[in-house]
Amino acid sequence: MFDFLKIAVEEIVKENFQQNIDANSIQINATPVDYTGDCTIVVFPFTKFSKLNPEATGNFFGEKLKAKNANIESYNVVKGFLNIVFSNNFWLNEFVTAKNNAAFGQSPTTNRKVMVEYSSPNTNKPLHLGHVRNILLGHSISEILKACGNEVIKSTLVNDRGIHICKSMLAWQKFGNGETPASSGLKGDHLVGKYYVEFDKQFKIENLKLKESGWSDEEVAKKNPMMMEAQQMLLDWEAGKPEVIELWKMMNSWVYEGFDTSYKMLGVTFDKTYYESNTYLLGKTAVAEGLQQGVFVQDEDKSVWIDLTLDGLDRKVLQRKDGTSVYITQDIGTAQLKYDDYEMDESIYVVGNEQDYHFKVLQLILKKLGKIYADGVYHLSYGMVELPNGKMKSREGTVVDADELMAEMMASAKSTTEELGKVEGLNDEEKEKLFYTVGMGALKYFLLKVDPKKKMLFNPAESIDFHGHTGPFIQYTHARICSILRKNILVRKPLADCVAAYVMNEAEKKLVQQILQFPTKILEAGKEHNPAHLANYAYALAKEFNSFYAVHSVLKANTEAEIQFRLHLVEMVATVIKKAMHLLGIEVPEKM
RNA sequence: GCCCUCUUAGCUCAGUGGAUAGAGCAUCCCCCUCCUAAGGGGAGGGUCGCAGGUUCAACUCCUGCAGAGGGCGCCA
Repeated sequence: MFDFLKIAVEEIVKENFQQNIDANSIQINATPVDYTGDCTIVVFPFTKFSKLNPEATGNFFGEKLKAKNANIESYNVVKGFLNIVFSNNFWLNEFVTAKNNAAFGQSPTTNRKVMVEYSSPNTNKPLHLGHVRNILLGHSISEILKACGNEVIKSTLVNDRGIHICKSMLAWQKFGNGETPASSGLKGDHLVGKYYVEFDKQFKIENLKLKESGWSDEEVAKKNPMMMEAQQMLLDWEAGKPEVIELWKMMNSWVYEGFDTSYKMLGVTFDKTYYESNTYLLGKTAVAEGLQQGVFVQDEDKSVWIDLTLDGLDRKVLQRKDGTSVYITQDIGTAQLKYDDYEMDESIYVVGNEQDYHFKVLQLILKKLGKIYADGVYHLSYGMVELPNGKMKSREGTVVDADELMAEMMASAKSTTEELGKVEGLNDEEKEKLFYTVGMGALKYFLLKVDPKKKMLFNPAESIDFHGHTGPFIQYTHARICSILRKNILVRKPLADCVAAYVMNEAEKKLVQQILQFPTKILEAGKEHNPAHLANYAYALAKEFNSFYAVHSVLKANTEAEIQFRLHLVEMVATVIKKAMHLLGIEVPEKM
């Protein structure tokens, strides 16, 4: 937001020292609280050509800047730091511009198209906490990129085929007794997940029996009848055997119904769904293309490879000797399909960091194939969600189930809200809506406030708090402001009238400054693909407001001018909080 | 063995190469006759893993070391 200062500094350097500097290299920060100033220019780098000491350099630039820009009221220099104070009117004008702009925060269109792929679940088990982090990140970054002026396509790639799917199908066939979501009351994805676990259980029992009957470990691993049945089922599926396809369709439809419920609860949607059952053969085209270009090589056993050792990576197989394609080859094909469908400028994959190497390889291969979209591939890599005793492991039953977690968050929101006596005057529907909003707000904020790149810890015992640096704290701030606006009895004056001769106090000015940072924060979050920047911003703004609120009354301010101005000010705080939280996929209540 | 990532207060996390490294939780103290106390104010708590280097300036960049995690399959 201080770009105009940077340009001014650039001009001063040019006019006085005949040097060209890059305006973007000029460092301007918010002035630390202990010093006087609205922003601070670091002048150390200018001493090179000013031939003056830092202090004198600061004064020189301060004087020149003040002469150039009427909005600068004063300046002071401490060591190599030039602190600038802007006039009251400057801030008021900025505030008016922001508040009158209904789309404040929204950048003009970039004419860029971005696809964000996220969630991308397997259809053999329900969603867990790791998926939740993925989904919230994907949704949030999509909204942020829209706000940055991009056209965004939200997509997901459903892993609906493969041996793991056959395992749950087989177990259901053997032990299910025709159980359906309708007959059991179980959510579809949980029902299918149950049989995936059942397969593993029975498989282990069978292995033990086989060992007891004298089979070697190797024989057991290779020839376990259940595993062989599952493998046969996969072959049958690929061959399109009707009864297998029918079973597959039925069980997948249960899972999708379950996922839809979870997605709805999470408040996320997709514009485009890709199914691996439709894309898994696309790799073959890619292989043919690569061979023709000489980028890939075929070994004597007919397997196809790419040698990336000169790029510091490995030799990688792309097609098995039996002619079937592997994971990465499917991804090459899918990347092409996505591009053919949308011709996007950037293609973001929200995928865990255990696949960092995979995406490095994928992008490199696409480059070697000469794909123009290769540079647009971006792996939004996020860290695992860990429990106090380490990673979540489905086999050890330590996964935190997404549906259960959401239900617990809402129950927790309910009991806390009731304890605080905040439900008075709400009907049942409003109450449920509030518990949902607060519970989900707490969960979402908890997962989005940390840098995606970093692994994070989730402690079920301590659960998620509603105090301090949390979603509900920010939601509460919004509700407080709404309460003020509801209780106001004055006829509101237009903002322009309110600022005409108004002089802000320090607390008001700080709030205005905080508000004005919003657009910059969105761009930063978009550029770095990091919603945490916005989460932390929303918290800083809410905190600033609460400090203000504790000391200054809005409705009982000393003069009507103060009341009128503050009404506009806090209204804007509420608006920005709401917008920022929306970009995180979090709703804010008007009462709580 | 090779490659990648991480290491900041008791715990969980912030911190575009710039001033005395910040929050929340937890602990202790204070603040509801006053717009919602899911709030505000204050106290204590730090060798920014360790050692070098680059720089006017390093938690931030580079190198080495240690610890933790992840990846190196004709699995996905």
